Amino acid sequence: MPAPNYTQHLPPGAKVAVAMSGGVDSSTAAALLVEQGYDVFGIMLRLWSEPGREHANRCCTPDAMALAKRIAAQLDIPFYAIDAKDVFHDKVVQYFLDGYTQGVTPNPCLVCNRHIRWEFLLNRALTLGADYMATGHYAQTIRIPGEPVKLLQGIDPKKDQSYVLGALDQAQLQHAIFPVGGYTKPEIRTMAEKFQLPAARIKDSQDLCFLAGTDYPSFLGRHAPQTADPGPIVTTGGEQLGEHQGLAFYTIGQRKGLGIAHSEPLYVLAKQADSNTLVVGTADELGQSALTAGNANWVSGRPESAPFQAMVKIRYTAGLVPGLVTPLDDEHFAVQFDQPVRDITPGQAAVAYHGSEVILSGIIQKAQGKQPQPYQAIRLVK
RNA sequence: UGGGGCGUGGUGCAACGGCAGCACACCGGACUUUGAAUUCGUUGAUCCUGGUUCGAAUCCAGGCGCCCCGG
Repeated sequence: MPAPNYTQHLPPGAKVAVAMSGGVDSSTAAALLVEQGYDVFGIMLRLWSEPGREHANRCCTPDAMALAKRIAAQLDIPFYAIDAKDVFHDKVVQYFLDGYTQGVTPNPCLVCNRHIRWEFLLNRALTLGADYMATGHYAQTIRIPGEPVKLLQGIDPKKDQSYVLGALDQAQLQHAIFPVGGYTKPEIRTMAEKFQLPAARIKDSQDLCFLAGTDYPSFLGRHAPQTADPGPIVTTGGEQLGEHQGLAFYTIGQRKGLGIAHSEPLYVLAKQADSNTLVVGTADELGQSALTAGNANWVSGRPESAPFQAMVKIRYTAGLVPGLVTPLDDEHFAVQFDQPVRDITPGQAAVAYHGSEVILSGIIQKAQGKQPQPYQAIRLVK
C-alpha cells in the first residue's frame, strides 16, 4: 500500500472536515482520515435543484444525503448539512446559463469547485473549527514548510481530477487534503469494501448534478429559451447543409446531433455568434495550433513572466499535449502547441503542467491557427 | 409536350440476371463528476403495374415522378 502522501506535514490529530457526497470516493476519504487518527467531521452541501425536480438532482438527492449521514454515523463522526442553494444557483447555474447564452461552452464543475466547494463550503468548514478540508478528488498536494502548496495529478491516470482544481489558489490549497489521490480507483473500491462502506458499489457520478436527469439542451430550453435560435449550418466553403436549433446546443468538435447526411462524418469547427452560423467540416479540418486564455490562476501564487514549455490539457478528458505557454498579462496567457490540437473550445479550461504538477489554469477565450476562412454566410438552399 | 438521363432505408451512393451492401444520419449501450470525442450495437429500402426467366433492383412494355438539353 503506497504511503499516504496527503499526510505530509499535517499536524497529527488535526481537525479535518470531509466534504461528503454519499459516493465511494468521499466516503473512503473520510474513512481513511478517521483511520489515520484525525479529528474528522462530515459536511455536505445542499445544492440548488429545479423546483419540482429535487429528487433527480444527482449531487444531493434526499437519498444521497441520507446515505452520507449514515456513513458518517458508521464512522462515528459528526455530520453537518450546509444549505448552498442560493449561492450555487447564483454562481454555478447562472454561469452555466450565461456561458451558453454567450456562445461558449462553460464548464460549471470548475466554477463549482472554485466558488462553492473551495470557497463557500471551505469557509463553513473553517467556521466549524476545521483546520483542513478533504474531498474525494483524485489529486494530490505536496506541502513543504515555507513553500507554496503544490497541486499534483492523482496517481490513477484514468481518474485524475487535478484539471478541475487548477483554479484553486494558495489560500484554498493551504487547507486542501485529497486522501484518495494517492490511490487508484480499484484500490479505493477495495478499501471501501474493507471499510464496509455502503457506497462501495455505487456507480460513479456523472453528468451535471443540477440538470435533474435531463439533458442540457432541455435545461436550457426551460431556463434560457432565447438560446433556441435556429440558423444555418454551413461548410468552410460557404455551402449550407442544414439548419441548427441554436448555437448553444453544439460545441466545438461535436459530431453527433448535426442531423446532416454526408459522404463522411462532419464536425463542428466553429460557432459564429454574430451571424448565428454553425460552421462544420471534415475530420481533417479539425485542429488548431494556439489559444489564448483569461482568468489566469498561477497555482503557486507566483506568476511567471517568461514563456515556458509545458504539457497542456484543454478539457477534462484529454491527453496532455506539449506547447509553449506565454504569459500576456496578469489575467491572460497564450499557448502555442507543437502540433495542432483538436477541439480547442472557448469556455473550457486550459491547464498547464510540469510533470504531474499543476502550474497554471485559465479559461480559453479563443482558438487560433488553421482557422476556417471567414466567409459570408449565404443561403443556397431553395 | 422534341431529345437525353434518373427513380434502392431519413440522406448520398453500391450490387456480371443469383442471399440487396457501404457511408452519413437517427436510436440504444459502454466510457465520462462539464459540453464533446471515442467505441459497441439495433432498427430501417429496390416508385407503381404487367411481362421475360428456375430466379429481376438489374432485361422488356406501360404508368407516375424528378433532372438536363432544346443555345
